[in-house]
Amino acid sequence: MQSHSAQTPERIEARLREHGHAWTAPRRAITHFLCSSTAHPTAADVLAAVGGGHASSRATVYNTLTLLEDLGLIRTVLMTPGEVRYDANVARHHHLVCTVCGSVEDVPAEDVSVSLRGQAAMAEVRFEGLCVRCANVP
Amino acid sequence: MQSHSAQTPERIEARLREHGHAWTAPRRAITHFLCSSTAHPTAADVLAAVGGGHASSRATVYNTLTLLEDLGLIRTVLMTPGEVRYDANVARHHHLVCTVCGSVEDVPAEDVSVSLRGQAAMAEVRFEGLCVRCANVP
DNA sequence: CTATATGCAAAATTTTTGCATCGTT
DNA sequence: AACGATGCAAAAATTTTGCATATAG
Repeated sequence: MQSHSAQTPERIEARLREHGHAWTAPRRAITHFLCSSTAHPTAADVLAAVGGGHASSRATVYNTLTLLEDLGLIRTVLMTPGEVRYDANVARHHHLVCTVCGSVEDVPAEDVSVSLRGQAAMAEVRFEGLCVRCANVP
Repeated sequence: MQSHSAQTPERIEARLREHGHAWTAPRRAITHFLCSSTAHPTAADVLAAVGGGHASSRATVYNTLTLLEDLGLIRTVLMTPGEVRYDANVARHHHLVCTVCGSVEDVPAEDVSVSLRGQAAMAEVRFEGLCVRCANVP
């Protein structure tokens, strides 16, 4: 069961077609991988997962990630220095970086309240603490 | 007038010496630049500012930034994809990225309240909105 | 059939590393 | 004088680009 509200491959396929883009095997593989992952993969992770060279080349992975991001179908997450991570969950949400295992978890927007000088504001929060798994291993 | 509570070169010098590190010309130049900037410079910005090759080489800039960060004297800020920015303000604070001019402003911790499921938690917020300057230009 | 996407390989970035020399302490 | 820091240049690592071929619509 997926508690995160990630994009679905079907929805991404529909949006690509709407915009006149082809639904190719590489794009399908990359899209499925992104939608099934909650690990906020880097471009290199995606390339490794879809099989570097077989299903998609490096260039295609970068092209596809950029295309999906430009269409607002995925988004980038800045969590760790120098690494650009991708997230198929485009709903407003926050992140928690585990101080023990280093994993990056989604935090639903409903669980968080943020205000700037009392005003509501567009904000994205990066929490640091224990992820669910590490918290349950005392 | 500097409203931000950045580190001072004197304090950084003292900490370096405490840890047995030398206070050299390149480190002085890099430190002064970082302490006088509120623009959250990248490594390339630092290199350009201190004079690439003359005052400090590329390697020295990276070495110094890493050293200062390891000692907790500066910190990295993740604001824009693929870029690592540095901040001499190590006090707890947040950032605001201006949606008009793209600048990155510090936001004092006192101006913000954040909670995760009602709990206090270590959090760093990235706001998006109008910076002071852009807000005053209607 | 036409336009677009792909793969490969080369180029442009950005960061790291090795090593002889120089400068602080 | 000794140890650490610097600079240079070469090597990794990451992302972008050009172009011929393959594929979707």
